Amino acid sequence: MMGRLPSNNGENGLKKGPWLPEEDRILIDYIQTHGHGSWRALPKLAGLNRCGKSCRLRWNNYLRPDIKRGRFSEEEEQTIINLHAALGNKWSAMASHLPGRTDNEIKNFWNTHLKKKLLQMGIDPVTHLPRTDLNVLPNLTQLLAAAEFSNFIMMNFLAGPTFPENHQLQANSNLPFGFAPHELVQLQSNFVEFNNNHQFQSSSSSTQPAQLPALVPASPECRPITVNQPENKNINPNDISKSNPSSTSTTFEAWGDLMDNEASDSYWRDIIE
DNA sequence: AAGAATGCCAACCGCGGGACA
DNA sequence: GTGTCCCGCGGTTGGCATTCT
Repeated sequence: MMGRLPSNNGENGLKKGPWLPEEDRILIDYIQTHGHGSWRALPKLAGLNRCGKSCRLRWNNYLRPDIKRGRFSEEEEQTIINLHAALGNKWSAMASHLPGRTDNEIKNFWNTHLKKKLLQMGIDPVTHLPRTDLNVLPNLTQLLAAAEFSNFIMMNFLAGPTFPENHQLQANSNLPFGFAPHELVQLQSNFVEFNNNHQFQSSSSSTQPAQLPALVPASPECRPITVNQPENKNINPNDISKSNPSSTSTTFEAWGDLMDNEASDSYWRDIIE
């Protein structure tokens, strides 16, 4: 699986496109002996017909000895989702919290897997909130299935924290949308987080029926507040599930309250800072 | 079996920001 | 204050692999 133009040379006669094993070897040898020093000067010193930028990219994304290749674990997957909720598209910042993973790798994984997965689960990958744009449900069958699924989640959520065990989720059970059991558990947890933050459930001592959250537009231009804007870096994604219910009555006000909450989890606070 | 569509990901491009003269 | 150099980041591209029809 190769990248770009196989034989397209740059305007300075510098080579572009996929790296040859021989070029890799030269770059590795040079950096192991001398360190990379100035990337701009490196190609000349190492005897490579590449620009410094290309060398840096190749080293950082592929040749570095500490790079962990292969599939992302479920734990890594979840970490990426949490980090994305907190940081947005700050791939390099995310990479610094995932040892052995590069920003490019995380970015690709997000764009090719996680984004779709969240969309499929009815979660907006930008806001990390439940989606409301029904354009994603092109037919009535899907709409009904979504409603049914939403109901399924809600009923099980209201059934309490023993939901997974009570329902004996198994790989071969008939689960809505074909979700794997762990995905349903994750979805339930997302609902719990969202609920805790927006008070659309009945309180623990109450028997009142649950209230649905205020709808949040999926398109960024319609959003007054998003969790991944740089100016909103004080949001702690774990706080969403930890914060006490506030007295706010709308989603936007609830977000406003979130902005004011002191980060309580040091790990996420570190990340956000 | 073959062509079309889609998925995947390495690598490139352009921009912004820090350091320095 | 301004210009230049360099680095790093995020977005995008494009070709091979895989799946679908």
